Amino acid sequence: MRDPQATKDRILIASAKLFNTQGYKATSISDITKSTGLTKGAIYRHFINKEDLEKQALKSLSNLMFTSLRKRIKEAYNFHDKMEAVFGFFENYLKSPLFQGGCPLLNVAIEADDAHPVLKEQAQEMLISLRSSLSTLIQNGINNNQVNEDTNVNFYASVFVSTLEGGIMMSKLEGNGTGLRHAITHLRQVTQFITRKT
Amino acid sequence: MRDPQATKDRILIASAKLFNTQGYKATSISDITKSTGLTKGAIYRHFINKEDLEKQALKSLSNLMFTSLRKRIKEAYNFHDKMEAVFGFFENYLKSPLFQGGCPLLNVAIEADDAHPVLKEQAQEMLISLRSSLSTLIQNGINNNQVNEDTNVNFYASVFVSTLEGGIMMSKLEGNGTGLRHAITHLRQVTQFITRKT
DNA sequence: AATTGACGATACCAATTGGTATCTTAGCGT
DNA sequence: ACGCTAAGATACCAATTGGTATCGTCAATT
Repeated sequence: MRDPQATKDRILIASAKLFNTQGYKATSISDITKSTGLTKGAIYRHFINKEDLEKQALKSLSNLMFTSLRKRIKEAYNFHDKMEAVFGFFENYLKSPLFQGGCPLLNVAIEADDAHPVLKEQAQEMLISLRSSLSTLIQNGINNNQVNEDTNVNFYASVFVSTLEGGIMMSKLEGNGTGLRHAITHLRQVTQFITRKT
Repeated sequence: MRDPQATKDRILIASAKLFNTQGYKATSISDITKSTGLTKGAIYRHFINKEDLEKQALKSLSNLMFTSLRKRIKEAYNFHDKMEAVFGFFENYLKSPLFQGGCPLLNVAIEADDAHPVLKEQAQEMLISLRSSLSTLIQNGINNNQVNEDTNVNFYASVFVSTLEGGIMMSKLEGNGTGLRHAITHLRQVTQFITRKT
């Protein structure tokens, strides 16, 4: 009946959800005990302190995010469809109960401002991952003659990320998909713009 | 020697700064007493509770933000220059000590997720203000034959906001201006795109 | 000059925070 | 069947939280 790995996962999943919705600092250990039904003893057996738990919970959110994103991208077979996969991933953000609380990257980026250097570093890595995914996507598009060869890869990767994240912020705040939908519609036009005409 | 309004302002300025950098929930009353040199008694004389202080501090940040933005816009005399005024305002965000901690709208939008309905409502108002400013700016551009008349005003206003806010997130996280600069460079192209050719 | 009322300091409060020490108990190897 | 180890529950801790009650003091009005 006892399964330490399962309880650790349970703690991670529950706390990740709480951190992503309420915030890291704003979520207390007792919030997590209430959510999991476990006690403090169980939590502090698996994690050395709250920061350690925050770190690992964010890591699991990051894994969840990027495995899902990469899977979607991998399943598409040309630049256009891969971009649509990215857009679909972000659109799904709003309704997906997997990511209650919105984008883990955006959330932690804002909260980890100055006070929390550990989380900030992880957030930076996440941003690099996301932007790199888009960079390679565009670069592959160039290599396969689907994207104009004079396209500034890193520039557009950066633009895609900022527009998407900003769109998520707007949609989360307003409680509707409009902001993000407009952002994606615009990025579709940008995608079209850098697409090589045949 | 005693000036109640001055001390209230002092509390507001100090706490606004702390809220915008550390977060609202993460900033304690004692943080504010340390920062102002005042005591709890002084604070609770001017504000009925912490939420009231948060509310008023955010309001003052909002006022600061929009008076500054509107002033910049007002000082320019055509669509192109007014857009440049907006870009300049956001670029200034990073270095300006006036807004340590980044964009107050972005910060409060992320933090006020679910828990804090009062701040969330204020954040929504701020978002509406910002987007409206851009909408009227574009609409005036149309009216003055400087912007294509078939331009979707609200759509582009939304795109401008999300791209700028996302760019701020990136730049704050990475500690350099690159993300925001790319966002703005892109938005300059978009501005050019919707500009009426003479 | 005395009175008064607001201003701000001091001292306190219960509740909650992250964290630890200790205890019980489940389950594996022998 | 019996220990042994580690998983998790219980009970505690000092420090900090938001908030209040009280106290002194400054300054304007009378």
